[in-house]
Amino acid sequence: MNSQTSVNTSMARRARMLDVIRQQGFVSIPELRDSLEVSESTIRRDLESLEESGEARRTHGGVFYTGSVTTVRQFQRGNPNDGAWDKKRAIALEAAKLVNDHDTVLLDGGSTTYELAKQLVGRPLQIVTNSLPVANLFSASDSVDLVILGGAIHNRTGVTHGPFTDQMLETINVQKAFLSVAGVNEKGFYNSNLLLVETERCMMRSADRTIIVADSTKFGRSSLARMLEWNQVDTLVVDEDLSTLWRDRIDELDTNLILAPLNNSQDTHSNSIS
Amino acid sequence: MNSQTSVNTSMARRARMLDVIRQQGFVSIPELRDSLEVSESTIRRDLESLEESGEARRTHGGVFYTGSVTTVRQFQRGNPNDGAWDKKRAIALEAAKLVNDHDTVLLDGGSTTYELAKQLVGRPLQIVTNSLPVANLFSASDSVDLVILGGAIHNRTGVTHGPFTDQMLETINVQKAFLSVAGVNEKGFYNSNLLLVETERCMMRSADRTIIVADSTKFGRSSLARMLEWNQVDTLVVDEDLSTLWRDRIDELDTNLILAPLNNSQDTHSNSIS
DNA sequence: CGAATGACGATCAAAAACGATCAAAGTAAG
DNA sequence: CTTACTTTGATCGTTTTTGATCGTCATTCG
Repeated sequence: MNSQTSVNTSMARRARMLDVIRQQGFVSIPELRDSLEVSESTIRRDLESLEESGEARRTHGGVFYTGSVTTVRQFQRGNPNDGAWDKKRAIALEAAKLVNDHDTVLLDGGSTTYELAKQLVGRPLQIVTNSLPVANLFSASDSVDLVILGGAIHNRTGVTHGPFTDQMLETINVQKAFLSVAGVNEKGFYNSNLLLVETERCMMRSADRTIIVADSTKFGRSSLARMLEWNQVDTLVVDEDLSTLWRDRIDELDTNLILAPLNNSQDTHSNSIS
Repeated sequence: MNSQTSVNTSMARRARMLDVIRQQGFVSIPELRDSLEVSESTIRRDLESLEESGEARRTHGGVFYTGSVTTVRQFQRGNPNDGAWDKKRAIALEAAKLVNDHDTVLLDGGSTTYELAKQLVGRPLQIVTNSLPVANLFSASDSVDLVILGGAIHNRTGVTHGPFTDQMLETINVQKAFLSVAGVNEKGFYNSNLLLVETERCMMRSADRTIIVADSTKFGRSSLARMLEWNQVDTLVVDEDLSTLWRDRIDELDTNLILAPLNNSQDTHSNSIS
C-alpha cells in the first residue's frame, strides 16, 4: 500500500533521533545524519530542541543521552495481509486452550499475545498485562478483572516497562504468564529492548507457569538481549511450520512443545487443557 | 452514479478518514489524499471538521487520532446537544493554557480531563495518568513521554486505582496535577468512589500544583467521599456559568479561580503558570 | 605558539504545508 | 427549467520547515 517506515514529521523524527541517542548513549552528528537521512542543520535544530527539554546534552562532536527512560511511538499494528498473521492467530487459538476459566493470566505485549487476548475476551478471567492494546481489549469486558502494570510506555509497542513495572510485578502472582519473543536460538529466548527484557524476567518470576508464544520465523534469530533460558520455560507454542531440526532439539528438553495447526479451518475450539 | 459500491457522501468519507487515522495513529495529508482519492483541500476541510468535533487533532504535517477507542466504553458523549460538553471543552481549553511545553503533567480520569488530554496531544510533554482512555490518546504521539499508573481497572471509568496505584504515586513527582471531581461544596471536593478518592489524594501529594477542573454544574453537589479540602487546591478551572455566589466565596480563599469563556470568541488574555 | 581541521551557529534560499479565495460541478427546491 | 445552495477541486499568497553556505570558535597537531 503505502510507505511503512518513513513518517515525515518533525516530531516523529525527533523521537527516532532520541531512540538512537538512548540506544547508543553517545552519537555524533554525522552518524545521526546518516541514520535519519536528513541534513546536519536539521539535526542541530532538533538537538537544540531536545537539549531544551533536557532529554539530551550536547557536547563538542555529538550528543549524550540524559533523559528519562521513556519515549513513545506506536504506529500501525501490523499489516493485515502479512503472512505471519495467520501463524500468530493459529498460535493464539492453541494458547487460548491452555487457559481455564477463572485463571489468573499475565499477558505480555506483542502481536501474538494480542491475538491471544482477543481469543480470551468474554471469558471469566483475571488478566494482568503491561500492554495498552491488550488492556483496551478487556477494559470493556465485565467478565474479567483487569490489572495494568504501571510504568513508562515504550512507544513502538505500547507496553509499559522499567523499574515501576518490575516493582509492581514483585507483589503479583499469576498462574500462567504468556510471553512473546523477538528471537529464539539454542541458548534461549531474546528480545530487542534491555529494559523490556528485565521486565519480562520479572514476569517469569511472578508466574507459576511461563508459556512462550512465538511463530516459526523467530527461530534461529537472536536479538539484543537474552530474556530467558530454555529451562525457565514450561511450555512453548509455535506454528507447525517449525523445522524438524528445532522440533528434535526441543524434544530433548524439558520444555513442552505445542504445535498450532495452520490449516485455517475453523476448528471448533474445545478449550481447557491444564 | 453507482451509489451502491462507493459511497461518496461526505459523512461516509469522513468516517473512512477517521478509520484510517484511528488505525495508524498519525497520518499525513498526502497519505490521506492517496487512500481516499480526493483532493487535499477536501482533506483539510474534513480535518477541520474532525478537529472541531474533537475526534482528531492536527499538527504540522498530519493528524493525530484523539477520538474514543472503540473497545473502551467511553464516557458517553451522550446527548449531542448537552450543554455540559461545551463547558467541559471550554474548561479544557483554558486548562491547556496552564501547561507549558516540557512540563510533567498528571492527568486524572474523567470526561473533563479527557477533553484536556485531547488538547495536549501533539505537544512535547511528560504525561502521567491512571486513565486508560487518556493513555490511548497519547500512545500514538511521538512528542510525549507517557507513564501509566498501574493497578486494578475500575470498569466503568477505565481508570486504575487501589493500593498499587497509590504505591506507585509515592515515588512520582509531577509539576501539575489535573484532577476531576464529581461535586464541590463549601467543605471541599468530592468523588463517588472511596478507593478512587484515596488515589486522588496520592496524586495531590505527588504534585507541586493541584489544579481542579470542574464545570459549574458540579457546584453545590456533594458525593460519597470527600477528596480534598479547599486549601489543598492551587487552581480551579470552571466555566463562566459559575454563579456569583460561588465566585465571591472563592475570592475569599487562596485558591486561584480561572473562568473559561463559553462562547467560542477568541479571548486575548493568556494566563500561564510557570 | 600558530596553523589546520573540524564543529558550531547564523543567515539565506528552496521546498513543503497551510489557509483563504474562487470557479466549476452537483443537488435540492421552486 | 431555473435558481439558490452545497460541495469539491484548483490556485495563490503566506508561513513553516528544511538544506546549504559562510564566518567564527574550539580542539589538535606540528
